[in-house]
Amino acid sequence: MSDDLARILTARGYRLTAARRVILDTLSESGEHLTADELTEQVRQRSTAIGRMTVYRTLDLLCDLGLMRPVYQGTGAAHYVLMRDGHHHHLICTGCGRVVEFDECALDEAHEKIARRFGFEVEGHLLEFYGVCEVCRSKAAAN
Amino acid sequence: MSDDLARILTARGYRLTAARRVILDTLSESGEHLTADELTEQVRQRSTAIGRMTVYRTLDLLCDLGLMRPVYQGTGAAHYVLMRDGHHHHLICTGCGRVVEFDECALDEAHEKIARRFGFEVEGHLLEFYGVCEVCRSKAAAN
DNA sequence: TCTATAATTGATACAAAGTATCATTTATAA
DNA sequence: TTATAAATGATACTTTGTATCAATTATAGA
Repeated sequence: MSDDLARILTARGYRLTAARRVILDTLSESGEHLTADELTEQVRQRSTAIGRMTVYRTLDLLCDLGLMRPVYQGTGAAHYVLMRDGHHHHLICTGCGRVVEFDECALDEAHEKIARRFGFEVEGHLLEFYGVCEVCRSKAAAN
Repeated sequence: MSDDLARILTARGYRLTAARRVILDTLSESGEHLTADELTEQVRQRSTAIGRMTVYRTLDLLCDLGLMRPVYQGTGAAHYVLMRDGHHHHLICTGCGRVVEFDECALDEAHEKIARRFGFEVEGHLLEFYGVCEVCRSKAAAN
């Protein structure tokens, strides 16, 4: 998984440094939706000497390359999600904040239409559904 | 436009204060995608004495009510978008950062499917396409 | 393999964004 | 008109993100 990311980096002329390797590994192994500082913490459990700046910069780079994307999840900090194959989809419970990812999406024709209409070359997308999960709904009903 | 928002606030038991009125007006009249501090600045051109905290709190409230949503747009600050009818769709140029909004979307069946599958009661969604706009593409081609 | 070079790093310091608190003010219901 | 709880805004603070720069390191080419 992280090998894929690594390969893209080198293919695009970026260097595969020790720090980046650790960061990519951590990203692909840990659950997603981490903030930059949460990721820094996890990265440091593997390799103490990696600086916060490097994590921030690596995330920026991955975003520039379209491989990740920052999203909001309530708090002030950006949470980063992987854009596998260029897209990412999730459900967010507006009650408890739980995030559920899902894969399938039916946006291929929309892709095309939008691309043609606005002259964009579309590379990916993020789709977020907001709603109330089962648990939160039954809690609300109980009140 | 801002009347709609105001009506929802009062209907849900929130008070329609002078500060909120100004903030709602500013939000609906100005272009969207403002950060909290940008909005504060604009609000203060209409009514000097409104505090930054009030703007932050009002945005939080509107997000809680599902009327707005913070999104990222490159910089560190959250940009807030209105969720008209519960959804919002835009294209972001990864070259120049330009944002184009569009209305139509074909997610009604997806809505249903997801709702059933995960037990969510879906209330809205955000759809972001990423790509390269015409201008940036021709620039890239020229190099 | 070794070396030159430019990319990358991490420490530091800083700026910007967001949050907590609390006395004061104000919209609303009765 | 008044009592009351909601909302405000000033202040101080924490967290998140950015700029800078000397030191380090991955890579291409000898």
